[in-house]
Amino acid sequence: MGTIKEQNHFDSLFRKPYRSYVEWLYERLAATDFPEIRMTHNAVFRLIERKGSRVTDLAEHASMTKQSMAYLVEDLVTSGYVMTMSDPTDGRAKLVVLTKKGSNLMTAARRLGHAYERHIATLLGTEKAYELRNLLETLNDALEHNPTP
Amino acid sequence: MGTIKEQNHFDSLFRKPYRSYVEWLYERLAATDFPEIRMTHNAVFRLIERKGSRVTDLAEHASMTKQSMAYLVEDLVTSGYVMTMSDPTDGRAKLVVLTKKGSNLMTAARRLGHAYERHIATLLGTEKAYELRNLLETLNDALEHNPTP
DNA sequence: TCTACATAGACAGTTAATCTGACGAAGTGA
DNA sequence: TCACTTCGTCAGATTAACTGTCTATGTAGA
Repeated sequence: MGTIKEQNHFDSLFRKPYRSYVEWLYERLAATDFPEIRMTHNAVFRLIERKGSRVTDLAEHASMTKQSMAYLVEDLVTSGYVMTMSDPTDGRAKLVVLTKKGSNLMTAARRLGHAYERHIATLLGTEKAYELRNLLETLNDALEHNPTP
Repeated sequence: MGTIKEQNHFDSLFRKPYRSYVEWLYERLAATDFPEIRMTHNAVFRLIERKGSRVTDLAEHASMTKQSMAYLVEDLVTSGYVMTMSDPTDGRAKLVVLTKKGSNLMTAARRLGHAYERHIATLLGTEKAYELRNLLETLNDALEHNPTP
């Protein structure tokens, strides 16, 4: 099922595997050691830099307001996945950095990602799974560098 | 960018094209003749049957509560995309059916879907675009019939 | 054919995840 | 140093979901 009914259109083709993966992932994370993590938190984990990131930058890259991002970050501070420190190079800014617990989450998520990829390889065969990955990489790259029609 | 940072993992691979398409589509629909349509309405259009659908069935297939689905349907009734009629075969039930305006939307969305697919073919080449579609169809089919790990 | 249970949808209230607008504190460039 | 910009916060609104409860209707078994 995809975006506005039309059997097997590009929308449905992309929607399904994306949903399937994401739902599986968060179910697993919750079942393991990270019950507080919700899908929206992903906007932070997806974008946070190793050296720390500013709320404003995270918001910009996630295409959301800094208020919304600040709310997500605060939530993660409360549950102990990230902490904030003032940016030594700019008195107005705060840096959001991962805690140990946050790193553990990232590691777990990475492992689950690998597991899912192996699952796909099982379903399609190694050869085709590899092809699929390649095509998607090429597509994403092209989408990034070309304007939509 | 993907789900929990990890460059080029399956999550990011699926997330990007899905987001890219969906955002483009709704921007286009709004810019054309359907300004009231929001992404959430998709749950209705994606699932509604030609002969009409019950709220309960729509809710079930969309994995949401019937209250939430009823709210979406009501919204679309107000803006004139669907109408409800009582189900002749069950006095408790209502059938949600598309209006002319709703059909027009579906047609427009289908056209935009084709346009996007052509765009992808331009970016990847016809050959690779075809391959990609095939692999995704195979994958979706496999995901539907196999349990996640 | 009554009675017990199940189902369809509605009503009321709540929570989560956004948004907009206004603001103070801090940096920056002429 | 003064005008402008940028970083993050506060307050409030909106959207999209949720849970719980209720009525009307349908259905199957004693």
